[in-house]
Amino acid sequence: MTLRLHDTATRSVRDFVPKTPGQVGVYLCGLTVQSPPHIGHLRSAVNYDVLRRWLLHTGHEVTFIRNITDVDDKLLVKSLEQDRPYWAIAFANKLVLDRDYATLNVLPPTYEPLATGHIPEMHELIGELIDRGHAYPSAGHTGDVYFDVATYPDYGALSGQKPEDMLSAGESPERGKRQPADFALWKGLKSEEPADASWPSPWGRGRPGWHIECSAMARRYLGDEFDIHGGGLDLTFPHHENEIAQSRSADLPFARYWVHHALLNLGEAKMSKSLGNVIDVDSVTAMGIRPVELRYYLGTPHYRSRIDYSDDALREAAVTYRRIEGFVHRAAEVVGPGRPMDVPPSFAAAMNDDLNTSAALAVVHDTIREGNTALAENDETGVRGALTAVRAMLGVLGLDPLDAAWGGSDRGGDLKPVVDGLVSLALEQRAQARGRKDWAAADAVRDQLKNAGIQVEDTPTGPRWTVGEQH
RNA sequence: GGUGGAGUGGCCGAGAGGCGAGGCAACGGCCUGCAAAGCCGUGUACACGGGUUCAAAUCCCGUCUCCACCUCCA
Repeated sequence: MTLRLHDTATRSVRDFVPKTPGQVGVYLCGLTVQSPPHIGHLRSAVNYDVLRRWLLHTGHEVTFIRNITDVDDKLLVKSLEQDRPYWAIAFANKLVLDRDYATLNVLPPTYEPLATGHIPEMHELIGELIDRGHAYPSAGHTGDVYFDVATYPDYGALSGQKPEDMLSAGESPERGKRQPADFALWKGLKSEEPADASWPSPWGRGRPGWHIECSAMARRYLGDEFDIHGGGLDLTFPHHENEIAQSRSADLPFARYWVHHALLNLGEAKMSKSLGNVIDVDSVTAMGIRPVELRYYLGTPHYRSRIDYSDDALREAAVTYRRIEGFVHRAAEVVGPGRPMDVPPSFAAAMNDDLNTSAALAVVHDTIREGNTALAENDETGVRGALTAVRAMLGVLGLDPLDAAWGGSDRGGDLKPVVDGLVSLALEQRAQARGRKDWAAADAVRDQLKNAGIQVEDTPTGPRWTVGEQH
């Protein structure tokens, strides 16, 4: 049973065969850090984190490269608006992004290259393209270098576009392009732009075009040919199309599979910095949703399905996750955390089927039902089996409640030993009251604890308590 | 105008020719002193109109609505 993945280049689900057996190179287009991230960006991170964890679980070694674009037009505009260096804005946004990745338990990439750290690699690639006749310095004296789309016959193959059918690209001055579809590899410094956003080059001072960085950095860290290139659906054209054109024209085979995830919409339009319809991690947390619950919400639908964001759907996802979490905690209290190893075959089949996380979750719920039954019957073997299976599956999804990554987010976790001592005093009184069938006194204890934020429930192995409104 | 995709029960959300994924909510039952948690059960869902087929949510034709990309975008 092998992984099958949807490949945008062929518009079909294909068997995934890595270039080198057991080793997978992944290049994911990260963010342009022109603004703080919103939960749509985090969906992207979560989707590819699940892919990565599944590859790891199935015994692959994964080199995972996720870039940061830290210089671009919008950053320069903001720099002028705010009278603040573009790099300070970029770095501040990157810090928030780093925090959010960690908050959502996204594994750190093997490496996270910055565009501005790879100017020489870009120059090298641009030079090769000029030498091969695929790129040309602008006809004016702008310092721009363009890719000559006409020299790449397959242009449009990835996105299914025909250059002649596309709407003409805007009204911006062409600055010496041979044809409108040609795109900038290098942008000459303009007088109105901040001077600190430029680097020397064989074609004069300037800065990189958007697309060249990914071709150059993927080559540097993953080699001339690598396995998977990922990103949002909205990057298919022009970004990924242009990457292919550049790399192939330099005689690099480039990516073997193109994996694109669908976007997260808010109010009938994709969540976007430009539109301003943005929800970030902090606003979700302010709703009382924990990060792990947000991750569940973002990671449960299939990665190629659009998510129409709503507060209610997010809250419902949180409730569902609490059911999962409740089982894991109750089971672990009885049999210990166990050692998650194998995953049920039906779960594996779902994941291998183009990462069908929804179907995989159904297996998690089925297993939890069995585990809950075992718990009710004091069947420790059954509980242990269900728990380790559930934790293994949740681990693949990055959602294991016992993962240390979520440590601080468990309600009341830090004070648990202290509270446990206090609560057990009260529970002792309740037990005595129940012993003499003084239900009013027993319930009074329970109600007082509830008012203090502590839920008490009776189980076959005695009362247990939790902080918060669930479990 | 071109290209790709979507419309599934009160809600979320998989599936893609034939046994009702799963979850939330609701209702009934079991368990419980009562709860909570859990378990069992209850739904004639597939945008609309035609067609193909023994059988269609799934295939074909048409219609409507929506989204994305073609400009920066996860």
